[in-house]
Amino acid sequence: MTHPTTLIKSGPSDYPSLARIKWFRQQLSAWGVVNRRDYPWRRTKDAYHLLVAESLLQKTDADIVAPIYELFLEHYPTIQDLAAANLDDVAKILKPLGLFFRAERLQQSAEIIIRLYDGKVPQDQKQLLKLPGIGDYTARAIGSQAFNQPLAVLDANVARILERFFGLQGERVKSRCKILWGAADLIAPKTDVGEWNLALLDFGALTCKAQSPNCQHCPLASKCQWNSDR
DNA sequence: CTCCTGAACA
DNA sequence: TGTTCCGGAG
Repeated sequence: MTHPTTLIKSGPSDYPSLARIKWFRQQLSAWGVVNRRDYPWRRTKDAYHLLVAESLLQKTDADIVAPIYELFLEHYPTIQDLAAANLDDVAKILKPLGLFFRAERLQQSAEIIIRLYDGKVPQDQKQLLKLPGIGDYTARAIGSQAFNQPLAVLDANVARILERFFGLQGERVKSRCKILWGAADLIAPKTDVGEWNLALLDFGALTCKAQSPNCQHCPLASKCQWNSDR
């Protein structure tokens, strides 16, 4: 494992200490216990259901996904149902979400999982990543939520939180993603990473929002790089 | 107008 | 690495 200071740096001699990382972790873990949101896909460990949820959630508001997710599973409760479905019908259900191609990729993934993995969503990251429509974020989300694997996720929310708190805005676009993925892995606790991922997601959606962050009621405000710059 | 639990393509 | 997919809420 690379040393933390090579993964996170906001300036020539401005490294976040392990104490700062630990504080960040404790603040957000505590925040998550109280403020974590409730969604239907958070009440299941069914890997197929989570595959559906994480696919629909790509670049889409969770509140808009929720009713569509339940409608989807009413029509296709098992992965066999999805594989056998008519593509136009699947697309019709996903209509309000946009990004229509997800219907075809989701159904193709169902077919592949049935053919290669006996209808069971694979636990191996490399196998997940081969499925159409499943990239770094979704594969890790499924691993951490369905299989309790210690895999941190990086999405728009997590990236924004890390950029603001640790002051990573100045990095180049190219290396920024790599740095942020490394940071996400580094910051995550060793246990209960699934819960940790949800805490960060919700914190980004509810408090550290993109447009109007609620810095007044933010548990990180006292040590936040971004807050102190404003 | 931007943003939302991104991924695949050239 | 930059673009494109694409709907709804604010």
